[in-house]
Amino acid sequence: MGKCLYQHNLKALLSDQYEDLVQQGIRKNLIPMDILFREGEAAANSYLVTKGCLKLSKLNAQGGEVIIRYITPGDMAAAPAVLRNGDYPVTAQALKFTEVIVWDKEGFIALIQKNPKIAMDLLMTVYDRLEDLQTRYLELSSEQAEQRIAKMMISLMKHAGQEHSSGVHIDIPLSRQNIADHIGASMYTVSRTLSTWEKSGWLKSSRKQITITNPGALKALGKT
Amino acid sequence: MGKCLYQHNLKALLSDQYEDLVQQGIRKNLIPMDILFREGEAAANSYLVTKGCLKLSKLNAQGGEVIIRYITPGDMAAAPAVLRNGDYPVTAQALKFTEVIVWDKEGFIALIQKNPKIAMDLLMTVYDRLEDLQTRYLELSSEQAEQRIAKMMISLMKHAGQEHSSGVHIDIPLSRQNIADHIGASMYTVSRTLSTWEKSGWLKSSRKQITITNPGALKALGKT
DNA sequence: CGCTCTATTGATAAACCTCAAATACAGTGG
DNA sequence: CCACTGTATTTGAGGTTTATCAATAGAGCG
Repeated sequence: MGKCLYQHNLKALLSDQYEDLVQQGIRKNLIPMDILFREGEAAANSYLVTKGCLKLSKLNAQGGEVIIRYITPGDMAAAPAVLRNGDYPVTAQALKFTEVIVWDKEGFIALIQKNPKIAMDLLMTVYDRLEDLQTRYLELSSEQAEQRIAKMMISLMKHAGQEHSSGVHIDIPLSRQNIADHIGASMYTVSRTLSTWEKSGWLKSSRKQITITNPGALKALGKT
Repeated sequence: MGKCLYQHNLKALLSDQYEDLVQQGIRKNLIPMDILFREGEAAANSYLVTKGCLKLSKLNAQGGEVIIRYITPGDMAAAPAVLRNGDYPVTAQALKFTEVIVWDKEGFIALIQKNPKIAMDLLMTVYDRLEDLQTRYLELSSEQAEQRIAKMMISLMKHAGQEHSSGVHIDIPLSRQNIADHIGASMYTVSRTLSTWEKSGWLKSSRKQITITNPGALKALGKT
């Protein structure tokens, strides 16, 4: 499918030249809850996540968090903001032990000049995110909370799912509040929904842990 | 402000080389309601709007329209989808008499190879849209309908406002349904809200026509 | 074991959608 | 110029989803 062509190229490129990149960039380790950069700060560095998970979020006028995206290994963060000399539009926080590669502005521009193809790959990565967000905007405006939660679970299975004999475990520590903040619902609605699903035997969950035992049921819900 | 640097460059570039571009691309005129391309079709052409207005929308599962964005003169449509060899992610429809410049895939790639800077400018344009949509996603998930309508009106004033002695006229023929589909509300809620504002003397509206007479009041509402 | 953070669950309220019906308006053809 | 027709808008009534509030229970940690 053409859809993932360029994104995969970007990931492959970054992966092939891993040694080079590490020499040009700097490895950095984060512990859970560490904040990598904050919304509104001048964008100084570009990041590539190699292990763990980042949460990209904005604050609304009431001080509540809205989670724009979760960043898993192979994804970049902040690159276009750096290229444009702008501010970070979101806050990036580690949800678990996370490793990133850091380039400062000069290093990242040098990297692109050395590999001009990266500019096009980056364009396609940003475009992927735009398309994804367009779809989620549609869902937020026309589907109800249960469907949006189901779709989020399915997406998480793809990006952070670990096959297990008991089901697919979501390898990101997500609270009910984290889920709510991502799909535009309240923590209470999320809690009630997951409780119902658990009673139906579709998933198992404990504090910040989710294992999906009946993916088909959730996919069917998402298509409703 | 750094924020608009690249977008403006793209517009300027396209404008400076207008004659060149017209020779490479083809001028095309649309009448109101004409559909330029449809969601799901293979992306064949890139467009630059030079006059009029396009509505970019997706269909939800119930067949309802969700309007992702309005495209006004100087903005592009479909470029990244063409570069990636993908499908159009949205449907583009003219809301008034509209002129676009068309490049087929080969022509557009040739254009970029002749002016490599365009790739970076395009990246920044796509990034602008991503940031805009991130902000609207936040608003949709945490603000109520009245505030979202107010913010849409303010945004329209900037992009399609015509100063007039009686106020700022929105130079796009928007139905209540069009407004509702953009901000994720029902036509009825939009109608009630505009009626209230009209009674307060903040705007005047007739069928598909809006003139804002008290921008300050709407801006204050948006900041609530 | 107590402290803190997270999750659950019930009761209530608010925002908003849906449905229905009336009204206003633009364009058309006689 | 006017009636006619189809579309757009308005407004009320009622229902639904979901947020909010409050109270409780549970999990992890020192």
